Amino acid sequence: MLSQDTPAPEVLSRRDEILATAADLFWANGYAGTTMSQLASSMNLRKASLYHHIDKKETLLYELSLDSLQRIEAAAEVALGGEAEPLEKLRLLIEAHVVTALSDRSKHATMLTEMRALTTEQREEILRRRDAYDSLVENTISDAQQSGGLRTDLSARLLRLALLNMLNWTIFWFRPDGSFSAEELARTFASLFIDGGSAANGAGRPGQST
Amino acid sequence: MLSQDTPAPEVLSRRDEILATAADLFWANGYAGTTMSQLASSMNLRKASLYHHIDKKETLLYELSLDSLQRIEAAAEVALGGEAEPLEKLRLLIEAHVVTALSDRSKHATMLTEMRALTTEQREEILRRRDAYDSLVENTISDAQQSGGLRTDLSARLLRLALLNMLNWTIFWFRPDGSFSAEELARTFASLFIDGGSAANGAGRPGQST
DNA sequence: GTCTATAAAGAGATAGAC
DNA sequence: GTCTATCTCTTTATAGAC
Repeated sequence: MLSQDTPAPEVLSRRDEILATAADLFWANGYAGTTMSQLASSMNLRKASLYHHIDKKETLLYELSLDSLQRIEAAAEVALGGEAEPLEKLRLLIEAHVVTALSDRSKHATMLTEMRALTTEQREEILRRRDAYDSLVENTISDAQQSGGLRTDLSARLLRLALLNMLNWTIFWFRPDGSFSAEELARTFASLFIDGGSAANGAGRPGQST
Repeated sequence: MLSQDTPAPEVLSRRDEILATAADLFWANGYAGTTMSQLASSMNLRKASLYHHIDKKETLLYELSLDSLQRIEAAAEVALGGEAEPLEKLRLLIEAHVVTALSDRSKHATMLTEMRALTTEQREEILRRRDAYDSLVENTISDAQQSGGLRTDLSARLLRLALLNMLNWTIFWFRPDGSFSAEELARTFASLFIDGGSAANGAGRPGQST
């Protein structure tokens, strides 16, 4: 029930196809390092044809960033919508975050790392939504602290930063055909963030069901 | 003894000044998003003057990447050179990594994120050294597992990936004048990686001396 | 909706004076 | 070691035919 796979490719509009291809190129070569010619050629088009679908290169970056934010916001809403205990909610949120981000890798990574290339207005809108998402994570952590599930000697803010650090850098090395599945990584990160790496915290480590 | 501050700025050669300025611009705007004109103007030069010091733009990226790798390799050597227990060595390595990376932020971040812009030969050399560094971290983790300090239900490789995830993403939000010092973050990450975030692993959490 | 052709600007890099 | 001037190539984007 965590799996948010990409929508069936057949349903993609031409514009969505362009956004997806742009995301792949931007993530591989950087926004400024990708040319409209490369994008056109990746879609078997001439570059002038792209301008029938979008007005400027910047628009591509802005819209694919919005796409990825909307996807992860929706996934977080589902994860937090249930009846679970605070610490279990955090676990569900971590898993939703990792699985969603990695199933939408190029867009998500580009959104996270290429904000500098947006116009001021675009960047402000993206930042506003990113901040809202960060607050969601931080509040979930805060709830888990108040319920006695998480340590309170570190602020919710610092715990949120450390957690998202661990989750987000995965985009730099994750490969869908690699040694670890997104679900496996999600469970590992949740366990490490909560239980830590020490052998003292549970020896053989029977695990938490999942 | 962990502090590896930047060398006194007065000692920088013109070439090193250019590398440092290039690193700041590359990290702010991306490698492809930075022009030689911008770099020249940041140094109060005309762009032709830069070519007296370097042959090509690519060289800047390669050399600043090497600089940052050499710095962090040296810091790791110092951290691991002592007599400490395996788990304590890991703690020292984590602190050296974070403090060194954050004191050399633009170069380190550019090295980590702009490898794609290097030529094949340059990229292979940088990758070789990054892999060697990763092995150093992984072996330190492995030693701590064998000494009974770290859990063994996760592979040393997976633990290394999760740890470096948590440490490396810090470059995206760290501000030298922000709420947290590099040393504070280093200690926090070490504690979180080893002890975890759970309130169950030590309640009030007296802390581990540092 | 895609094409050919082209405009206008800016890129990396070099020549040669001082 | 820095400058002015310039070459050559590529960039984003538009015009207008099909």
